[in-house]
Amino acid sequence: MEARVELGPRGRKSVVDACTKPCAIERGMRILGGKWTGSILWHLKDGPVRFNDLSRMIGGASKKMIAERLRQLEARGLVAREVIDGGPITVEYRITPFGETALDCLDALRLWSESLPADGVDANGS
Amino acid sequence: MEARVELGPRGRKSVVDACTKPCAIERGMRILGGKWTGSILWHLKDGPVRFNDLSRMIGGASKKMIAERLRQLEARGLVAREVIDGGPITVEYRITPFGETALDCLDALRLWSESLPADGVDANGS
DNA sequence: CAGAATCCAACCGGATACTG
DNA sequence: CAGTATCCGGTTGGATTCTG
Repeated sequence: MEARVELGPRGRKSVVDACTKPCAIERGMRILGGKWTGSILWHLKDGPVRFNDLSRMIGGASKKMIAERLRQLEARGLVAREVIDGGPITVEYRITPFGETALDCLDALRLWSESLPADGVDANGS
Repeated sequence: MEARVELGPRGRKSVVDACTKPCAIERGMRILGGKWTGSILWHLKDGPVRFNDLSRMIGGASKKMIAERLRQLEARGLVAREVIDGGPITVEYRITPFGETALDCLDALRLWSESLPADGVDANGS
């Protein structure tokens, strides 16, 4: 089937081919868009961090969520998990080279949201 | 109270002051992190678009979600709504200058997610 | 055309308690 | 220390129907 290019009743531009790029945004959001996902990744950028430290760094997130996002990031290859020794069990998480490729857009997001006025924007208008 | 800087039992670095920056990421995600929010904004970057066109552009999103995100974006000042005429009612949405400031990080996200392999990443490991 | 209303399912996230 | 288990509420998102 050839590409359809139709004009609307009043000659508006075609809309049919518009769904190529934004899906990418949606996909990225699916991976990085969790409430804590970005923060976790961000905290790992300077070196490996242990579970409880991460948990403390990200005050506000429960250990459950940390663990959950961590396992998701691990499954997707952005984060690596490493058990250190056998006494009081110790686990370090580190960002992978692949995970590092995501830091650019996280940084762009950070930059943007830091430029926001503190109030009125994140407050729901209702 | 002075800033506390404590060392862990094995001399690890302080963790107390770590919660300054990543909160920004979380905030940004709260605004742009909706499943369709980014796509909507992205589709508006080239000029005003009408509701149903937007709905068609973002195949996969229900009109309910489009309307909901649109109202949220409007409340936050990233998008402006304008009623055009009075026959078959017509409404155009356009991105505001403020909304445009978010395009940079959306573009970074798009760039990143386009660099991803098509499979294995968005699939859930389970 | 541009929604609002309703209903419903799935997921997300938090609190608490428990384990090796 | 590094999680897991359980429960529970809120939000998100989708389908469908209705309206002016």
